[in-house]
Amino acid sequence: MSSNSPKTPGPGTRTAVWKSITISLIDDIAQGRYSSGDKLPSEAQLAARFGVNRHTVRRALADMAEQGLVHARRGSGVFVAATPTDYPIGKRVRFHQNISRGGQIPAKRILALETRAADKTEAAALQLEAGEMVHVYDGLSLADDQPIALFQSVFPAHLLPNIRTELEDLQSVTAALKACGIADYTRAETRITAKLATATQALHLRISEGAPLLRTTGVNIDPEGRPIEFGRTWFAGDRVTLTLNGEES
Amino acid sequence: MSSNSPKTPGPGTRTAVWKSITISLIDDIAQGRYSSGDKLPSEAQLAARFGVNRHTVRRALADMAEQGLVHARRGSGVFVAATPTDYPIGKRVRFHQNISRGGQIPAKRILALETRAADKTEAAALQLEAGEMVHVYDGLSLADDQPIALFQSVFPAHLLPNIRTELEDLQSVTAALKACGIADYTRAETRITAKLATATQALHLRISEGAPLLRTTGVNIDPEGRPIEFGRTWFAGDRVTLTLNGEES
DNA sequence: CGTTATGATTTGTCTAGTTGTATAGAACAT
DNA sequence: ATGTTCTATACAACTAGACAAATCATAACG
Repeated sequence: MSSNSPKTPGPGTRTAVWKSITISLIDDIAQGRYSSGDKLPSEAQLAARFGVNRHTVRRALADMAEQGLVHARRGSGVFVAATPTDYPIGKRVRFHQNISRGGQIPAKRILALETRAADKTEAAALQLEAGEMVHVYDGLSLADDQPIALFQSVFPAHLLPNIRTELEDLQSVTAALKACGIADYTRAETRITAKLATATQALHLRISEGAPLLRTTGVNIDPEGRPIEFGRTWFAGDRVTLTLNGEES
Repeated sequence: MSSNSPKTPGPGTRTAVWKSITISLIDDIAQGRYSSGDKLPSEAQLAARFGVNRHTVRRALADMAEQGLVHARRGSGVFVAATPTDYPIGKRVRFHQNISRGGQIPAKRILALETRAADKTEAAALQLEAGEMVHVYDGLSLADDQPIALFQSVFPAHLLPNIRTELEDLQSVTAALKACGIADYTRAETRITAKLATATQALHLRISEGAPLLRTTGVNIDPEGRPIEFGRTWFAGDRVTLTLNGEES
């Protein structure tokens, strides 16, 4: 609306149309009209609602995306972005505990579940012979329905022959290991690196390609010291902060 | 048929999603995850794994079929026809750095040494009043003549009045603190995030702008629990892996 | 044992909707 | 004049859903 005073002491130009659309949409989000994870109306619909061209709406949405408020997915829509979360790492890494401690609702989605021969990296980490079979669990971790991280868990098949069915039912590594007789496990070592998101990683995590990722790799061992899981996780870097407490919990 | 469209992605467009899926699948075949004659997972399963619509997977498979790597049989599946011959192996030397103790790395070059009022973040971390004076040490650490990390250490001036001269002489935070009467200190908490390199950071670290960085922030406390250092470090994600082994408490 | 019917799974094709990119031009302010 | 803002149009890339056609697994039946 240009009912604003035409002459402001500032830059001289009236507030741009796209800027007022940005403000209006941010206000809608703040009012709860669209909440985290929701899909906004399509650009065409928004253009009709504000009585402007689609490109003007796009200018506003681009501004909001730069602020990290929304994220667009081609062919699908524009979605309200998630809020950042802290994620503690240490000797005991338990996804459900970590997320629910912060008051968020954890969930996991299975992306792939297969059994195959271990590659060189996996064999070395799990202390296997080359070519031994492993169960591989690719998945996506969510907090409050927002994607937090991609992960891949590799289990030695000869130690945990039927963990695939357990994982399928329980969707939890801790619970599945328990069902297979591993009551407790600890993380031997964690390695952390920074990577850039590939196109498909970006799609899963609802970020843009080239955004920074936090990649952690680690091996979990049972009380007797045998490696039972080789895990790799890719966290959305601008949505997650890993916290490392000095004291062990 | 849209036969062969040798269209190169324009300067503004990123890599197409289907193309990265192609690369990923070829990679899987090259690594022996799927070998010649095997049946690939169904299009629906692949779509779920890559977080993408089935049509996008089909575009990738069509590309691979055109290259003669796979062939599809309606009602049956997609089968691997041949294995790619040339496969690039990424080789890179990595510098391993343990973060569980103190978070200090051997410092090599001083970039700046100054005394000024603490900003809001620093004051909060060091439990200072707003505007209290701090000593700030900006530096660059190297290994084998390769820049590894940028770091900034902030010390409360009233607790460590003459640490600047010590730092200048010793170039080591641990040694300088010892010279100031702090025999031992521990890290209270470490926070880790992934960021993209700014132009100046890239220049110092000899990487390209937008390369992935590993940012750690932490506070060190003396035996009495008083915060004595607030440190921030930016590691070059391409060259560094942070390790956290379970032995440390 | 062999054949057939049935249903589920998988690839092939089609239509429609949504965001991303490129180009061109009109209105307007400095 | 010149640059910015907004409009207008067209196409590319990806999603979503539906349906057809080929194949496979299995049960039923002779």
